[in-house]
Amino acid sequence: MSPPAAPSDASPRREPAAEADWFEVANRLFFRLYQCSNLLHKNGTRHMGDFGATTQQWAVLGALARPLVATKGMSVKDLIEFLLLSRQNLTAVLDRLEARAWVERVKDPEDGRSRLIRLTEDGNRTWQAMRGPIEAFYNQALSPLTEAEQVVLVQLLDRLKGGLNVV
Amino acid sequence: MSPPAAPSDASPRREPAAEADWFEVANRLFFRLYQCSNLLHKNGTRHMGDFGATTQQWAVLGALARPLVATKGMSVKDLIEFLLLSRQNLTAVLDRLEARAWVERVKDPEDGRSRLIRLTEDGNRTWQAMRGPIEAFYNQALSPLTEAEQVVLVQLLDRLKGGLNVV
DNA sequence: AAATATATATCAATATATTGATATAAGCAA
DNA sequence: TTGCTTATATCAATATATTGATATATATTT
Repeated sequence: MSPPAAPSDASPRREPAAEADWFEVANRLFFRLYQCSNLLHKNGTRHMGDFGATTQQWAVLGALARPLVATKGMSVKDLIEFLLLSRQNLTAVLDRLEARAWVERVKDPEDGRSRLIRLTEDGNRTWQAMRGPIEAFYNQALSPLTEAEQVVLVQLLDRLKGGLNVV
Repeated sequence: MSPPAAPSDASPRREPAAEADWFEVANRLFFRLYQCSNLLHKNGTRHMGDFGATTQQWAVLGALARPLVATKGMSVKDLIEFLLLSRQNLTAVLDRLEARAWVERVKDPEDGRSRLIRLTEDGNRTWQAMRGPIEAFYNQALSPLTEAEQVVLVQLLDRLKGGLNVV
């Protein structure tokens, strides 16, 4: 009666034994993601010790420092979609970054409702200085993976993000 | 003067161009991890809506529900090493779980200093009831990946965890 | 027995994170 | 112009998350 399941069906049919095996794999996958996330924030923030910056602040600065963004800035709306966190949360992070004079909020000349978040000169200097510790952190964290494996991991995380991002 | 770099050296030598390429890959990898983590907590907690449980509470219940743990329980120390979060944070999560009567703290008969955290009957019933929504969440999130790719992703995350977990 | 180490807990400060409700200003459309 | 939508901000409640300092009880070692 029901149509055959497509390969990307959200609930594929499996034999009971295969279902149990699959669940073990899925459960382990998300638990590893949970553990990696805990370690990323804990040890990433530790590596930023000299700057007193957190991984979230690092993520915002990194988003704003991208070549196509640095001069124009980014709206709060776009930052939310890029970083995937709530507006109220991002506002608080931006408040702290603004208090340290690393970012500034300027009116968008093309839309009076919108405000563009931009790196200040000081923020850009700080971001450049952070690159060294960030690279050291990346090198240490990725040391168990070959460069080819790193590329595969990026691709798989990309697809996982797509599956997680269903609203 | 310096010894040749081993393959797993934390700071491998690279040509400048390769270094820049590698940094782009590494940067994207950790940003995808950051995004997946944000989505895991946001949408995972949403899927637990009927229970009012968060992903952290889900992680604790899942750790305590494992076959070899369910009868004996787990010490706070072991839970910390398993979940990779701070003692003060875990204490607060356990307080909330205990207030809902999903877990209990019992004295360890083998070590008077230690207290074993155990699922209550109610906690176990809740965990079993959560399995359905969790499986639905896993199915949706993993729908862009084949089962073979899921296995590869687990292995790569495992290794990444090892690199991140250097103290 | 005394000193040391371990296991847990607690208190405080700070920074994320979510949802929900409300407010304000500006763009746009009927 | 009136009304609808969009973009941002703010306030509140709750739950994570970290570090650091302190306290208590038990175990182990000297």
